[in-house]
Amino acid sequence: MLLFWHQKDLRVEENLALYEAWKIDKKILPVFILSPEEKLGAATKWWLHYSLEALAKDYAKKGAKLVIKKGDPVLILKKLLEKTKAEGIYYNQTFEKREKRVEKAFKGKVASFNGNHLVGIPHFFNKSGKPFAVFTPFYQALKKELHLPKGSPQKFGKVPPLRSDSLTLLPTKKWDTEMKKFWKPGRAGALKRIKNFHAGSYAVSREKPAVEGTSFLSPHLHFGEVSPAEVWRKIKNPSFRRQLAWREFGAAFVYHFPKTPTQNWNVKFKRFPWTLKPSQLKKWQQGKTGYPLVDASMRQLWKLGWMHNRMRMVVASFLVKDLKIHWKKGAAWFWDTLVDADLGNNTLGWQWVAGCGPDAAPFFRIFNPVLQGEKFDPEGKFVKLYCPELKNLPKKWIHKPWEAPEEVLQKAQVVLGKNYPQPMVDHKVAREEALKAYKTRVQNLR
DNA sequence: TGAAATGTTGGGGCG
DNA sequence: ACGCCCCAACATTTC
Repeated sequence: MLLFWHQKDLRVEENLALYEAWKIDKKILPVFILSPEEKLGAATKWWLHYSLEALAKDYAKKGAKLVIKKGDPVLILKKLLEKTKAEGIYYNQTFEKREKRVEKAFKGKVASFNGNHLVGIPHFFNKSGKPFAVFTPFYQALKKELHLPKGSPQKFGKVPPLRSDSLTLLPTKKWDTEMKKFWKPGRAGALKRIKNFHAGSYAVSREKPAVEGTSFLSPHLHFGEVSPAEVWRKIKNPSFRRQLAWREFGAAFVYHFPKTPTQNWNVKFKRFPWTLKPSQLKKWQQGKTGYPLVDASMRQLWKLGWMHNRMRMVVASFLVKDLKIHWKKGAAWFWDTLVDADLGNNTLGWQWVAGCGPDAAPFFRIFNPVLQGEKFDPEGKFVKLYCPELKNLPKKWIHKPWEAPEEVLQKAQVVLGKNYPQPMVDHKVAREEALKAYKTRVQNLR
């Protein structure tokens, strides 16, 4: 028999390493280990709970039983090897540190596979042998070296049952009502998302937060309920595939530059005068900035554990540039609240917006939350969904209630500063301050 | 995956 | 008819 170590590949089908193991030996003991070194956010914990539940069911259908343990993977795997007399350990690479320890501890008894990525992250370099720093050439190279494994195990052989630990991943406070309605963690939910995805309209509708035009696959991909290879095969839309490749770019980024989750990639940013403004950070987190598009987005995040991609850029730009709060604070909040919180994507995304990442948006690219609203939520539908106190405001003012005439506000029952906040900063002024800070503290630095 | 500031053009009103 | 002004629409540069 063989041990199969699950990490971020919570699927039975289309699981490369599992399929390879199954071809060698039908008797497999699948084990998921929650390692204490892994600092999971509250939302991802919630997801993990249900995803493991779904995985266990999928295994049961094929005659295997998932074992769930918590503790150091090396110790747990060692105990399991001794107990079961298994001949080896199979797993899919995530390229995280703990894997190196496992590899070392069980030399000659482990087999690992690249089942979670479209390219071999550690060895994927540009022509000068360096990690890619620009996305487009990265993408061109990726398309040439695509690794798209295929295949699923059928029935498993019988293995003596083992006890599982309980992980206590669910929240004690009940903040997951909306999340439960919106998401279905596990492979079945992921396949349903793929089925319902409209590839034809993606390029346009993905920009509109009031339209369900994105794939909603991010949490499913993060936990490996589907593999990027099968998603690549099933969804051929070029704009969408490009987005899949950003996930790879993010994975490569944190692999090759492991300090970037907390450090600027571009060292010039070390002198940027980030400010610590806990009360302002809190307003941003709670969706009380006074900019309806920002607030609606932050409330969507709180409600669903997820935020629309373009809105992530809008709220991030607001935090980093309008408020000049360090991107790390934003990344930490996303880490705790997103069901798809992923180290590569999160780190790359925040450094991209802040302007300090590879192939980042230039610092002077500052989103105007009013214009973004008028462009991508022209009817104000998205704003009204998450900021119901503004639901009677005409669309002309929905993204800038502070400019609405008094009688319009009165008629819509909006009292600024009472039931909806005044804008916490003047965007025009905040923008100029941010540009000045960049110019004096970063731009001219050698 | 931006927006503001600045520059250019061309049509219409009007003396 | 002509020159002048205004300004919207579009283009380019700058942040």
